Amino acid sequence: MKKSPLITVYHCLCDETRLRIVHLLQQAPLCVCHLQDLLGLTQVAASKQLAYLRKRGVVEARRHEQWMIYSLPQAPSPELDWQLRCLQDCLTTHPVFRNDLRRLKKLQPACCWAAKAIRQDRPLTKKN
Amino acid sequence: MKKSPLITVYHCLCDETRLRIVHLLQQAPLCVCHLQDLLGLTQVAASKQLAYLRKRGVVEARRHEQWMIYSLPQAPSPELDWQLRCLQDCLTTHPVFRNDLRRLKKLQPACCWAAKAIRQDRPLTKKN
DNA sequence: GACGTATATTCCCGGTTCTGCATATTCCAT
DNA sequence: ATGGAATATGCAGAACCGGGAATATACGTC
Repeated sequence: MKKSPLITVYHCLCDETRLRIVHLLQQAPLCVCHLQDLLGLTQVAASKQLAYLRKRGVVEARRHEQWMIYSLPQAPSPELDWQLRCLQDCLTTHPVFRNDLRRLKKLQPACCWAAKAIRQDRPLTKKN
Repeated sequence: MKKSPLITVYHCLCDETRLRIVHLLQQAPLCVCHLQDLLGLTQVAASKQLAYLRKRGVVEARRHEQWMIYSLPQAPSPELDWQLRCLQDCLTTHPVFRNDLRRLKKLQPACCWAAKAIRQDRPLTKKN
């Protein structure tokens, strides 16, 4: 039996790791190793949570060379859209999420330059 | 380890039964047997989901004679408050929830007159 | 085609959650 | 105090979830 889309969204957001991922992706598209690094996750943990979110339409992924770049969907479902708006207001008061933001600002893209390029709105082509 | 209040709220809402309960309580305080009836739940299922929500501050209960009247908290946490606002906009489009509303309108309080009294803003005293 | 890096998938385990059944508790009327 | 209606709780099994280890796949470089 198919679940209501709203419930699916709630399932995605009811885990702290996933919530932090979504929150970070609200700022910028990021590759797996960035998320791994920012959130202190093992490779498996990061990959699995991303797969979970992806399967449910909360994030999208596209491959760029050897990196998978994750981002929020350009056309989110109405239910997701609502929640994303809520998050921006809710999460700013929680230390964990403020801290994630702070670390994101300082991020030196060691492994993959794509995220930085995207954050600066430069086209995603090689050699920056 | 203590969970973030937002995540607690998401946990409460990521189950269809609980979501329907919260949705109904947005309309009016209700006793257990009403919810049982409206949602087609067994007594145990209704009681347990309500206990779940109550423990996490999403609903409140007070006894009135032999009935437990459940309602949304007068002073919800900011996180819950946000979600309750969202729900009003999100749920109206889903058939399950529209249907619950329809049945609520028609509700004949067979077991307990309290909910009806409350819905009509009459004081909760005996003999109506 | 061999290798290294980045990522995904599979299998397994411990912990949590959900459900049903039986039982307990609370309140009210007699 | 006894019985009935409404509700809660304890327990046991099923289902689900998240994490780790090992393995597989995809891409780029040489």
